[in-house]
Amino acid sequence: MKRAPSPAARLRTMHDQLVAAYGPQHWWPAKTPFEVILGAYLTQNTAWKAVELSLDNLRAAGALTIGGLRSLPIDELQRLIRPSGFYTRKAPAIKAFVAMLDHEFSSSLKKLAAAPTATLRQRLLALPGVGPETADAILLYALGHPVPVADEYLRRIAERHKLTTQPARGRQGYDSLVALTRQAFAGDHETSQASLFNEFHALTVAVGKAHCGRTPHCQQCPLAADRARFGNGG
DNA sequence: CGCCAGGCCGTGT
DNA sequence: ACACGGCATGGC
Repeated sequence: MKRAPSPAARLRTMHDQLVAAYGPQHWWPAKTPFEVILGAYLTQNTAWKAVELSLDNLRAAGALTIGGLRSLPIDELQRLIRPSGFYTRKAPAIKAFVAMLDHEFSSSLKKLAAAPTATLRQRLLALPGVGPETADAILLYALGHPVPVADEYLRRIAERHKLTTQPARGRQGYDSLVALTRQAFAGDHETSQASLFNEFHALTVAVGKAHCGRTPHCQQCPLAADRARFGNGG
């Protein structure tokens, strides 16, 4: 009899199953780091399709750059990002990020990225409209820091597969998912942690978009085997 | 047509 | 420390 695998070991196996099913994702779907940051704000509780409309508007207005965004009046910014919703909150939040960059990092994303991960994360979390997921998405995808990103899809996967006993929602639940992801990839030394966290988060979104993250008993789901053995019924 | 999307924040308990 | 409602639009 083999001992039951740890949740972290199972999650590492699930990652391989997702890679086999969906292939490399090479995220984030944006061209420049600043565009990644804008997307991170805009996609909060919002379908990516709608975010693309807003990014198209910003591109046409020449506002996908720091300077372009800075010179854009806030009411104009609201109008351009209207397709992705919550614009009365997201527009000031984006403006606050640019102001922080201007005042504290000489308008340089490179200088921002050079700060230590822990202090940088705290600084991002102190910004309006930036919670743990947005902060970590910016850290990983725009600034290249090796931090996992936990999202609603991963939360549901952890719940259905019974990967954690921690409270599912709230800051504690988020942190427990991050810790679990770190454990899952702790033994990987061949590839950079950042690349693995990058790919893993993209794959959780891929499986979510493919329906298997929402439908409780989806047999075509690449993760069906694990769920059959350890998860909720299906 | 109603539901929901790659969250976050303020308020109440 | 959490649950809950509000924020807003577009896709399906």
